[in-house]
Amino acid sequence: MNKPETRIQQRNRTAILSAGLDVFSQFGLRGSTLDQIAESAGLSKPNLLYYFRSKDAIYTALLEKLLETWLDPLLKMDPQGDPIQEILGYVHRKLTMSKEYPRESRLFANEILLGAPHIAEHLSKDLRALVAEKAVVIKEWEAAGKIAPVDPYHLIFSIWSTTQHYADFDVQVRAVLGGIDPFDDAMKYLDTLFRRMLTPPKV
Amino acid sequence: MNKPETRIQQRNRTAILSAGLDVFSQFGLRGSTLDQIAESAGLSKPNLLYYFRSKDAIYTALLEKLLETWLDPLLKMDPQGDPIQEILGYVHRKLTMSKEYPRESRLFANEILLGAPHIAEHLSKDLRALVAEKAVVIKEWEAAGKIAPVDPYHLIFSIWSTTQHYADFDVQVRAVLGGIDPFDDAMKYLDTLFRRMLTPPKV
DNA sequence: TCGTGATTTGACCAACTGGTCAAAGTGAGG
DNA sequence: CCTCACTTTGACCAGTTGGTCAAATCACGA
Repeated sequence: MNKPETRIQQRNRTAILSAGLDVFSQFGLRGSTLDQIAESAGLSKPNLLYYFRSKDAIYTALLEKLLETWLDPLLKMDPQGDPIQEILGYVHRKLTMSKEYPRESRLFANEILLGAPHIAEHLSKDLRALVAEKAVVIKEWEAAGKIAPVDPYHLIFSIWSTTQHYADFDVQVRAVLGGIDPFDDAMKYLDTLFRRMLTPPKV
Repeated sequence: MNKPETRIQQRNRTAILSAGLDVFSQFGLRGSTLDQIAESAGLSKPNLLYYFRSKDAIYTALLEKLLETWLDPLLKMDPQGDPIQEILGYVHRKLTMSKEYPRESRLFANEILLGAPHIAEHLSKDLRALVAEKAVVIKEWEAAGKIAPVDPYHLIFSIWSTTQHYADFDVQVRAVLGGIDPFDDAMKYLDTLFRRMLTPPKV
C-alpha cells in the first residue's frame, strides 16, 4: 500500500524536519512561520506543503519521531544491572542528551509547558506505563537493600528536571555562570547528588 | 510628575495584568492574542491599548512584576541561620510557589525557553549577582563543616529545576501519576533528596 | 528520445491580528 | 447641573500568515 519513498522525497522530508526542529525549538509552534521553515530548509513554501499537509503536520511528525529517542535512555535502565550504576548511568545519558540535543529538549519542553495538546494521550499511555514499570524495578532494588528508601516516581521526575534544565534553561544557566560551559561540572554535581541520595545508610 | 492612578485605572490595569498572566501562561507570547486578553479582562481591545501601549508592553510589565516575586525566596535565605534548615527552607518555599503560582512559573519558563529576549540583561546582572552572593554563603557553610562539600551553583540550579518542574511540567507529572496530587509527596521527596545531599558525612 | 508521473513555483486568497482614530459616553468636583 | 478630563468603543486598516491551485519544469524508465 505504502509507495516507497523516492530519493528526492527522502532528502526533502529530512530537510524539512531538520529545519522544523531548528525553527520550532527557537520560536515555538505558534511563533514559527512556514516561511521561516521553508527558507531554513531551502525550499519554497508551497513545496513544503507538498511534503507535509500543514504546519501542524510537520510539528506532529517531529514530536512523534522525537518521543522514541526521548524515552530510550530510561528504557535502557537494566533491571539486572547494579542498581546505583544503572540509575547514575541513566542520569549520565540524560544529561548527555541535554548537551547533544538541546533543540529536541526545548521542543519537547515547550510542548509540555503549553499543555501537551499534541501528545497528551501518549503521555498518559506509553510514558505512564514505562515509568510505572521502572518504578517497580526501583522499588525492588530498594527492597533488596541495594539503594536507600526512595519514592521512585519523584526520583525519576528529579532526574528529568535536573538534567533537562541544562538544555531548556540554558540561557539562564549561562547568564548566571557567565559563559563557562556548565556540563562538566553539572555531570560531577548530579553524580554526587544522586549517589548521596541513593547510597544505602551503613547499618 | 507621575499623576496618581485613579481607581478605575488601578482596577483595569490589575484586570489586564491578571488576564495577561492567564492567557500568556497558557499560550505563550506569540500564541496569545489581544482579543483573548481583552475578553478575559472584560474589556474591549482598544480599551486594553488605552492602558498598555502594546501587547508586548503587557507582557513586559508582567515579567518585571514577576521577577521580584520570583527571586524573593532565594533572597530570604539567611546567612545567619542554620545552613541545612536554610537551604531546605528555600526548597520548601520554592516548591510552594510552584504549587501556588504555576501560571507565573510557566510564564517565566516560557520566556527563558525561548531565549529570554525580554529579560536577558536582568539575568546576567541582578540574578547573576544574587546567585553569586548566595554561592559565597553556601561555600562558607561548607568551609565551616556545616554541610557536605557541594558546588553551590549547581546546587541552586538543581533546586530551581526540581521545584519548578512541578509547575512547568505539571501535565506530564499528572499524566504519569494518573491524577494524584503530586505536591505532598514531592515535598517529602525533595526534603529527603537535599537533606541526604547536604548532611555532612560522620567523621 | 519520449511520455508520464513526480516535483516545483508564482500568484493568489481569506482569515487573523496588532494597532489606530475619531467620536461618543461618563463621572467627580465646582 | 455643568464642565472637562478621563474612559470606552465601533469601524477600520495594513501587514502577516497558513494554505490553495493551475501551470511549468524535471527526472527517469521504456
